[in-house]
Amino acid sequence: MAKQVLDSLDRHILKLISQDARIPFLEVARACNVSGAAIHQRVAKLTNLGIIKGSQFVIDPEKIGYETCAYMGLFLKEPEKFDQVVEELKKIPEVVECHYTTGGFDMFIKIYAVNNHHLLEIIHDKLQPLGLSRSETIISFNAAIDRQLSLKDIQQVSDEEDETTEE
Amino acid sequence: MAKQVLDSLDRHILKLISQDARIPFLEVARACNVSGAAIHQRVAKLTNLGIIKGSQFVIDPEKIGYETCAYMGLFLKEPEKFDQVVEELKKIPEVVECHYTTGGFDMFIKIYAVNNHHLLEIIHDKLQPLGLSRSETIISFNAAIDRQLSLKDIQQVSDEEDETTEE
DNA sequence: AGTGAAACTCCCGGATT
DNA sequence: AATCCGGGAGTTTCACT
Repeated sequence: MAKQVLDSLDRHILKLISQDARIPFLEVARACNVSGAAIHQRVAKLTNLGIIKGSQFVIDPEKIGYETCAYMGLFLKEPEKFDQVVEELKKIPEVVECHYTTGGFDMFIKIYAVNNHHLLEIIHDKLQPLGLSRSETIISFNAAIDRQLSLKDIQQVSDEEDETTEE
Repeated sequence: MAKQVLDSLDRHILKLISQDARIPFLEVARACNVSGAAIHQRVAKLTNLGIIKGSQFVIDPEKIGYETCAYMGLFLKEPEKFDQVVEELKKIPEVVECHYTTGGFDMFIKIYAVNNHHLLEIIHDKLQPLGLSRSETIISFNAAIDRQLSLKDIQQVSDEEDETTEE
């Protein structure tokens, strides 16, 4: 079980590419004082380890007509069917998050909808049929912050340049 | 104001690049039956319109040692200082979302922390000093879904051109 | 693991329709 | 707006360290 797989080069690379997926690897290489091939190898390694889950252009939901963002706590009639419900939720494109949480809810989800009316439609037509007994909805008027976990302060774990001895 | 800024080519492009930011634009071009330069122009347009907010490699927080994810509803002693508090929250790298919502909370945030102990530390050392009167915390044991809003699938970018007459 | 060079592919500007 | 084009730049593989 690898615990500390990231060395400072990994972190530097992640920092750069997590902010701009289109940055040329050669530019990353120059910033890190290594060769382009090294970056290529590291990114491949990080991807294989699952640390990098992929890359994406980030789209502003509001700008493409999704003006309502909501969080919902759901209560299931049959809580033991959690996994099945998750599978159904995956098929609903408007559902972007689903968590198993503390706090009493059976599940906690995040949804984007065109407007409040559309949100109601989703709840009524797509969520209710999954077997909800009750739900609580929190609507976001405004996302003042919405970003990825930043790697700024992540080097705390090990200052020493460590060999990553796994396997 | 522009209502329908996106034509089917835009949607097709967004669909592809929102799933893989590293895909060569030429490959997108081939998939859309247009030239590479056309993709280049469209992406520039979508970026200028703010529809594309940027690009990023997606990092799995858990894999880099952030094993606790939590949502918190915050109540401020001085709710009118919302904007100031937001500015302070932006400085805390572990805070990845902040919303102004219905539901009684003054604000609703999402946080990543290394573990529960680290979360408590953040709450006590960084959040409390912002002037919290009370808070409610929901901890996620498991993110069963975590993705971007996906665009509806596009029908063939065909001969039919729908005019996007704006400006 | 990282390097450097080679072969391949892509990016992106300008001119054109 | 989209197309073609071309020089400059980036990507990726591989033998070597």
